[in-house]
Amino acid sequence: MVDKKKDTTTEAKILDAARKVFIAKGMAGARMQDIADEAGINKAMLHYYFRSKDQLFETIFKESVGNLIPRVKALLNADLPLFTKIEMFADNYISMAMQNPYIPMFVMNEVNRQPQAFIKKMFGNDPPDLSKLVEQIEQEVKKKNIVPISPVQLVMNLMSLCVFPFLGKPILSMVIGLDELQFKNIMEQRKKAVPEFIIASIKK
Amino acid sequence: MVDKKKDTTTEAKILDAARKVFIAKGMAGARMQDIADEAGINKAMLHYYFRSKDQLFETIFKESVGNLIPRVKALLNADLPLFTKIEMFADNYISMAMQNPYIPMFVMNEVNRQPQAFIKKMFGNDPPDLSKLVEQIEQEVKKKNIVPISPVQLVMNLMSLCVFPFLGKPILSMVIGLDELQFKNIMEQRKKAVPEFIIASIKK
DNA sequence: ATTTAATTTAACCAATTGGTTAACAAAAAT
DNA sequence: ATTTTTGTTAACCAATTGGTTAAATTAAAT
Repeated sequence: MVDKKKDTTTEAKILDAARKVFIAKGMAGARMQDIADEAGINKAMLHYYFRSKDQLFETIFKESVGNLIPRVKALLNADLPLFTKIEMFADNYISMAMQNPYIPMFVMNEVNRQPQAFIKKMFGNDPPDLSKLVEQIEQEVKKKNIVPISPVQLVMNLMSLCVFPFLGKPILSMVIGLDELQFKNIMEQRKKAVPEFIIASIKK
Repeated sequence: MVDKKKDTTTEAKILDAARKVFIAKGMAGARMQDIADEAGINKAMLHYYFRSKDQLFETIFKESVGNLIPRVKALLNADLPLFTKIEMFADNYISMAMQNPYIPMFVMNEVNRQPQAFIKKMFGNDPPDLSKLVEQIEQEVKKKNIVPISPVQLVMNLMSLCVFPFLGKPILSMVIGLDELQFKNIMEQRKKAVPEFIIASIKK
């Protein structure tokens, strides 16, 4: 253990607390005092380390999405077969979301709140480029490896099948009647089930 | 025209404004003053007609979901072929969401906020019962009309494919690059495309 | 016409919220 | 050792928020 104290730093405590509160309650619902309490420190420290609520929020937000973006971008333009990309996206995304099940809702929510600001914060200068993937899909259609399908619909389907279960978890758990463990198992299955489902639908 | 003035009633103006503001900003983000301004009336009227913010919110919330619930319940237990149910669900849900594209996010969001209270508000005494649909799916599997698939996964897939595009609209519009009209067209296509996609995947 | 009830308003209130400040303590640098 | 910087706190502040009230206006009932 090189540096055991690192994650009990005041700054780290603030970030942990802020992550928890912001993700649970969103930007508008979160209170600076809640975060301070959760971190077990004085509220003034929040402003000492991060100037304002906005800035603290932005830190958490970037952190939440920041991990995923580069991986998605890499995958999009990777030189891999279409089916492999589908399999990898599902596995990657679902694995990530299982570790942080509330991030998808948190992100989706804040993107909805201010779609403008989001683009900048998230992607900075270069937004993800789907053109290569789209072309790849069109190629597969042309080669008659898959049925004719609009690339947009296919991408939408893939994202839907991977992301929605985490957004709708409370509703799904309720309607279908799942406890925490069952949900986890279903999601574990889904890493394989989603690509299989998609491929079964489009493969010729 | 029996009663032309009905929708310019103060109460109606409040409801219209509240719907707009709550759906746009969520419970925590919405301000009573915003709603009053939007309705062009004095803030005190909000409390005169609806005792509190909570109560006004609940009115809007119930109204937002209330329309859908009975239709879903009816469909679940209807005496119709599985494929027909899938087709009808997709068409019904997507049509509804196209008319009120922000409701799905609004509802999902508030369900996440307090899943407990939601059940009561939403379903009252009798929550939706999936058992008939589940049995139906199992039957189709047994009869080898469809490939072996977990009913839970299938239901999750159907909901994902219908609901997610509206939750992720800003992200999708951004990533894929869609304007309002294109999005609308894609969703219109989807009423048929989703059932086709599912059925192609599971039909034997 | 006059009383009564329903609506609407402006002014006000207490509580909460994000944020600041000045004093104080602990480390680091000298 | 002592100055200086960094970290921390309690008290405070102005603005905002949901909510109230008493007076004024309008509509309904008598």
